Amino acid sequence: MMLNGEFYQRDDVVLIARELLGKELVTRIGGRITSGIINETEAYNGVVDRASHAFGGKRTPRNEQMYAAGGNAYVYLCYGIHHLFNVVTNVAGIPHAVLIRSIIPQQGIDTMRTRRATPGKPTTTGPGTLTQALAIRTTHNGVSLGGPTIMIRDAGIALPPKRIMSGPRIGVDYAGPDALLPYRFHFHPDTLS
DNA sequence: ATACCGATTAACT
DNA sequence: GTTAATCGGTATA
Repeated sequence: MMLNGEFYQRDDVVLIARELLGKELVTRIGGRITSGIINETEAYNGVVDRASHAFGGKRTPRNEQMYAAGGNAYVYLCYGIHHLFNVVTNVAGIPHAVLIRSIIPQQGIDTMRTRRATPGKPTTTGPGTLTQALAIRTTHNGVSLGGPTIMIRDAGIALPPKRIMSGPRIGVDYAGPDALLPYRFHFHPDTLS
C-alpha cells in the first residue's frame, strides 16, 4: 500500500517519475484530509542535470533536502509565490528528485476548492496549484512521505504503458541540451475511470 | 548590503 | 499572446 524506501531509494529517478503516475498523494493538514492521483511528474537527475538545483554538486540551504535519503519531501518557493512539491529519491548523498506537477482530485474536494478560491480555474493542475489545494508549504520541507502529514500510496491503479506520455520538461529552457530530455511524464485524466 | 532572477499563475488585451 | 505579481535564494561586493 504505502510506498517505502525500497521504492524511493532506487537509482533510476526517471523510472521512479514514471512509476509515480497513478499513485495517490495524501495530506492531513489543518485537520483535513485531501488527496489526488498523480498524473504528471518530472524527473530531476541530480548532479549531471543542468535543470536540477543540484547540478554540478551544488549544495545550499535551499536544496539540502535533495541530498537526504529518498522518501521525504523537498518543498521550495518559486517566483516568490508558488510552493513546489518534490519527492526526494535515491540514497543519502545522491540528490535526485521528482517534481509533482498535477493530480486528479480524490478525497476532500470541497476543502481543496475552498483553499484554491479561484472558481473556473483548475483546482489541482500545475505544480503551484496542487500544493495550494493540498496545503503543502515550505514548512513541510523534509517531512517523511510515510505520514502522518504527507503520504504517497499505491492505490492499485493499473496504467497501461500506452496511456503514459512523455516529453521535455516545462520551464527549463535555460538548461541547454538537458532541456530536451524526455523527463516529463503524464497521462490524460479521462483515461482514469 | 545590494541586485538580479526563477522547476509559475492568473488576469489581462 | 502578454504581463504583473512577489520574495527567497544566490551571487557579487
